Amino acid sequence: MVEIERDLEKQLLWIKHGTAEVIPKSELVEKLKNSIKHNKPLKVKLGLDPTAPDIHLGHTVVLQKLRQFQQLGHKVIIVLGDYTGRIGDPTGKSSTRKPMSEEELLRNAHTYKQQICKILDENKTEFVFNSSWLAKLTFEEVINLTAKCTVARMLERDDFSKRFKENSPISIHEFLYPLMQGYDSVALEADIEMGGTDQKFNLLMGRHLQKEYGQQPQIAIMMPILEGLDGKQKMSKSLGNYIGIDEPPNEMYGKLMSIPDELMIKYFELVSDFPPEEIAEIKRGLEEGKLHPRDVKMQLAKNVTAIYHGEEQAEKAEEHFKRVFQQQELPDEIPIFRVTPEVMEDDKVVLPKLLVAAGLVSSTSEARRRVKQGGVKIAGDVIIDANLRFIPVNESIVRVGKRRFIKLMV
RNA sequence: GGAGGAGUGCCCGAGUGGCCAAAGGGAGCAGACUGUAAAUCUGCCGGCGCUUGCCUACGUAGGUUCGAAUCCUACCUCCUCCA
Repeated sequence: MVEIERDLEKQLLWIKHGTAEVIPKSELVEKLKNSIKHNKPLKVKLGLDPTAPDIHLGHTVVLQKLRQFQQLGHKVIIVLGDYTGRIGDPTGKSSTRKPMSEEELLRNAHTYKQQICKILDENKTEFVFNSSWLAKLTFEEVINLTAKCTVARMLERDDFSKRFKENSPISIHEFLYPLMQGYDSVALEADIEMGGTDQKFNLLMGRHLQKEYGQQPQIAIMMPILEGLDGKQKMSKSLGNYIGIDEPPNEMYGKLMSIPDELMIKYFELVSDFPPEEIAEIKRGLEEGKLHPRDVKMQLAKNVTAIYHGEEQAEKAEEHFKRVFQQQELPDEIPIFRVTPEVMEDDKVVLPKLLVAAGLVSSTSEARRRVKQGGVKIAGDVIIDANLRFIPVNESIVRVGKRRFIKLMV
């Protein structure tokens, strides 16, 4: 049984919190009023590209907001863009992608579902493929669709206009992407579409098309874009600056500790589950110098890690971090490497070979470099000789840099 | 159909006959410092051997040359303009 939160003001407060933009606010109020009046949940849509089923913290910003919608009694629909995925959201580099196999698609969808349900309530979330309506469109219907938007309008989109001015290529099929995404909203009769601020154009296209098809236009709700570990570019898998929600606790905690200090508050706001008042307090504390940035960041790291791995694991990750990085001691669990004949010569282990074989470095050249830089230790001693041959001692620890260890077994 | 332009290392981007494994930036890695895997500074940053050496690499395939990322030919891919 659906239970919509009856208090309009409360709903508004929750919904608006943390958003970058809501377009238009007035219609949101109307929709909410209606929904309360008829006890009818709003359909909140989010589109995802099914090619990379690896959810990272950047995605969770929007997902958290969706969870709030669920808690308010609304309905969340996740659109897996198997069809839009063939185009890829235009960036200027993509060309048409090969359609994914059924099998691959289902596998990705499954992974997605699993990951998304770490945040959303599985029972209240509907998953759909947009091929289920897009694939059925006849060419005539596609023509009709394209007739509903002018080129001038399309060129308003940031990256299109930029590319157009720069004389860089824009393929016709790229124009189809916003139209397809917008048509998803038509097909679903979405009330609200969520996205990052970079989705503004696409979300507004949804509104436009819904009007064209005689529907109530959806509300576009945009969340801020979360910067990745480098602190500059948006978090994305292809840039390698992401924190995946499936990553092991130690990894997650450590990565969170490596975000630039300036980004901490934003992370608190967008990916932690600290309440707004507390975040405000932390912010003040930092500004006044009462709080130590490191301690604050540790709080953040622990909190976020706990969301995905539970308190206990988060606690452990923190212990691990303190021990390994603050006290420069050894972690409690070190992968074991069994000494094999291929890393040996004359009964001695050849260091570069060992490092490569154990996966601590990617080539012998790199192994030599690390040694020259003083980054390699055996049993706590810095190694100077890049070609070191040594008789392996059972359980001795080989370390490269701060983060990579193995325990030797003879 | 015609004219012109582009293709460089993980990414961006300089380089138009030797001093180029290729400037600079970003990312990454190591070290120092610290308050953390922040910031800052220094170094490294194709592979193999390691003191000078070899191999692979500047869209692809050939060619000119003592010597080519750089010149020529063909091809591929892409872009712009004109029609």
